Amino acid sequence: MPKPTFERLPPARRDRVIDAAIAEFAERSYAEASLSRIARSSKVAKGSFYQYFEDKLDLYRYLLLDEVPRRKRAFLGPPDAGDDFWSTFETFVERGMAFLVVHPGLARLAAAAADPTALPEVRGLHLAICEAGHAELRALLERGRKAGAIADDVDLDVATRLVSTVIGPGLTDVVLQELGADLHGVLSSASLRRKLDARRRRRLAADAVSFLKQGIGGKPKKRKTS
Amino acid sequence: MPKPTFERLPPARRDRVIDAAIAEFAERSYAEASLSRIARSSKVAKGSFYQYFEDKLDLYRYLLLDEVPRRKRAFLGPPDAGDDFWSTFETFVERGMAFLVVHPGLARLAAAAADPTALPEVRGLHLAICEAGHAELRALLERGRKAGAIADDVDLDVATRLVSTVIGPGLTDVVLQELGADLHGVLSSASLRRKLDARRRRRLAADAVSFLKQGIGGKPKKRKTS
Amino acid sequence: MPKPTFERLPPARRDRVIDAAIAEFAERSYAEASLSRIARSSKVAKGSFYQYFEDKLDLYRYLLLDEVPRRKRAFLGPPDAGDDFWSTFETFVERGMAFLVVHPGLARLAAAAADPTALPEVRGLHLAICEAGHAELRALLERGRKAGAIADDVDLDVATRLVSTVIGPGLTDVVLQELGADLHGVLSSASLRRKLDARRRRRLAADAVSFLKQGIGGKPKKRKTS
Amino acid sequence: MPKPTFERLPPARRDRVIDAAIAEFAERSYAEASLSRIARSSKVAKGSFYQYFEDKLDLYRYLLLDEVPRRKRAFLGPPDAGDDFWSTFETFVERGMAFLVVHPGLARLAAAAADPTALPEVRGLHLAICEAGHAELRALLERGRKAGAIADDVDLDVATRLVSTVIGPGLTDVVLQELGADLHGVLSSASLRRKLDARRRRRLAADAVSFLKQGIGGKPKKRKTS
DNA sequence: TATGAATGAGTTTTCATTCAT
DNA sequence: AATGAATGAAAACTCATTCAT
Repeated sequence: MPKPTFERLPPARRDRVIDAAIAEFAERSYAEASLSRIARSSKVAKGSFYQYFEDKLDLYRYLLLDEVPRRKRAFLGPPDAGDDFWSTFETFVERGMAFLVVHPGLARLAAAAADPTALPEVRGLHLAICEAGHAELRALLERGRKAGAIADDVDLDVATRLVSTVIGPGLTDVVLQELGADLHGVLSSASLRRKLDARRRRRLAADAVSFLKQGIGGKPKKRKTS
Repeated sequence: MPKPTFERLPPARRDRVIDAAIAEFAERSYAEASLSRIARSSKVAKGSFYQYFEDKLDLYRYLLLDEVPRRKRAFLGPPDAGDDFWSTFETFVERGMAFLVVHPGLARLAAAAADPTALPEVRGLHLAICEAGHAELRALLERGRKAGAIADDVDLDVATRLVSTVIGPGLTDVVLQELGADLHGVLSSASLRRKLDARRRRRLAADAVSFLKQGIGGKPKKRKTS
Repeated sequence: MPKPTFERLPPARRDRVIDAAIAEFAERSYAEASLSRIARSSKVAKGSFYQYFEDKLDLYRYLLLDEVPRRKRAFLGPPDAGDDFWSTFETFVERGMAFLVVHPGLARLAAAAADPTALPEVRGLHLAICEAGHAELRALLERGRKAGAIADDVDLDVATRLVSTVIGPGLTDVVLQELGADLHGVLSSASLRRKLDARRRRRLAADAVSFLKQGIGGKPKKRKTS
Repeated sequence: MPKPTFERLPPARRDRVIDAAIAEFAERSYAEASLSRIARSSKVAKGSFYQYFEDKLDLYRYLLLDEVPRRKRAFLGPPDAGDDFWSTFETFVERGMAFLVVHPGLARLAAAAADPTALPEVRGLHLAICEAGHAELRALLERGRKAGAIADDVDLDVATRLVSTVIGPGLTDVVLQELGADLHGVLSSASLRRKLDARRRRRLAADAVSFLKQGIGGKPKKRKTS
């Protein structure tokens, strides 16, 4: 993890470094990202990075395991502990979307964890992150199951992974498609933030929750009775 | 796209090139993949690649837009046109998983299209592929809607994307988790093919379809009555 | 060892590379020597070196194990097989000095093998070379022993090493001292070659052989008798 | 040479710096040695070095010209002034070996002076040291000559240099070979010190002295008589 | 048409030295 | 006087692409 030097850095400089690094790693895969470019864009000497971090991987690890989760937690605030599972869940989903809109770079960085063609060292990092995410979601679903909000015959292991992709890559996909946007560049502009405003996000979250809760199957009973 | 020289190539040579390229791009992201390595493993002079393709991107584009779809179509055969939508769909999903097991390299290559941190040129390619996949799935769902298998109040645009991630990355995730495997290396071994045999695949496909059809919501009615 | 590409190189280019490399490694220790500098001075692109050699160590190994011995053998010609051990040995020593004068760069490179502060990988190379040199010298001394030219009570293992340093670093030291020169730079100039001409070399070789043969001890017998 | 600041340093701090520097320069050539590493291991700020010494070379020069000789003198004590030259000399040689065993770091540092591929600035230093060593040895040999212990027809200039390499690198070589050791690391361990104990050292010194005194030549007399 | 050597811009990383605190 | 962060030049090495044969 970062060397002590990094912790002692004046916040302004520290932020310049981190922001530049996030921007770079958000835009390019680990292997493609370039420390030289980060140095250039953050106006910090190349050598300085090695006063702060062991090496490129150390910086990446720091972002993925420390900085991104910290910022995400800061953004999300304490988890909503409402008594109705599905509405709690809906809020959870909506907050995720909000994070995507406000911090597209961080979201992109986190999403990179799904890349199946990463270098082995990096792949290990990614898997660890995914597992952590799944564990959190699984705990949530277990509470849902206890509250009777989730059917008894559902395999929670399978469900966790499917739900995870629905509210992660799936919803992101829906959003980007709606905005006609790419996660890259454009999305960060303020104008787009307006498009995916709170109202729209709530609507989408409701759709997603409905999708997860009832599925998309029609009602054959009615047809049969008719 | 490929230069005429490539089309005129003796099939044996052509295949050597393509197979090596698929293996390389399956294992490493576009930027990390190395033409030198492909040349070495296919025993084709590096210079020759530039007689066949414009450049690295041209080769990648050819694989993604032509070769992979062709091989996938060849594997899947003509679409099953059964009269029951959900069982047709289940077969569709099972075939997808079978493809993953038999051709992990191709599957990995196709999955790379989801990587949000690719180079811009590559990103364009990926988006095009995703759109094509979505269009196909949407057509399928529309047939389902007409057959009354999909509820009327479901937004098909949203559903297409969510269903797509469920049966794509979602199911892959479940499978890999079950196999305790990484998309890399291990999966290609024959022993693992046995683990995810037809019976297991049908079971998982059924689970996924049930997830999509009915969701995971509990039955509050019963509770109310109790 | 060198890649096939290197063997196939036009001799002119090959020589430019080798000569520049010898010059660089003669002047600086392995760690200080710079491929960039060799590339610059040989007017060969940096990348080309990696078409010829695996890496820096591979080049160094090639020089030390192949090129230097080859050139030394070419210079020395077939070993003199005279019937008198000490005169054979004297010729052997004189030829060594001649090599030093004519190819100071190569001699310097070979001498570097004695550096005790080298990197571990390099150190292994050096030790191997030293052992080879010692083995050769030991064989020579064994012949001397059989011919009765070497006293029976001398430990050949110890003697080999002491003789080796005498005719190696020792004589070199004498020569340089006489010339008031450094192995670096100056020595390669033609004017200096004249100073250490054949006559002078024979004289020094004779001195060294006498040193080894009889030692420097005075004649106490005479004293005792007086 | 060191700045006044260094002289005024509390001895404890001074020693920490010197010891760390000796350890570093003993292990790596001048160019490979790293001030950063010395700073780290001596727990002295990097910047402080520049309050004590002009630069890296200044520190190295100080070690080589001041510290190492001082410590060597301290170890060796006053020169043995026995009346028999060769036994005095034997003691001298034995003490040298003892120094090697007890202070391998210092010995290594001193030995580095023989490296012919050092940087020019450093090379100058080395030559100066060698000259000093030679002068000392020459004075010793001159006393031997006066005492009749050294043959009259021996050229003392040549002899000094040859004797110097025999009792320096030559003996070191024999010792290391016997111990199966490298000057690096292993030699410093206490177990090895036991191997080259006083008895063994005296034996080796006697061998070396015999080598120098009588040479290795056989007895032609016998042949003549036969 | 096939080849494979040549290229050089780019990468990560190290280190002596400076300088503000 | 002591600190340790900042710097940038230089290192080894990679790779897509070009081009002469």
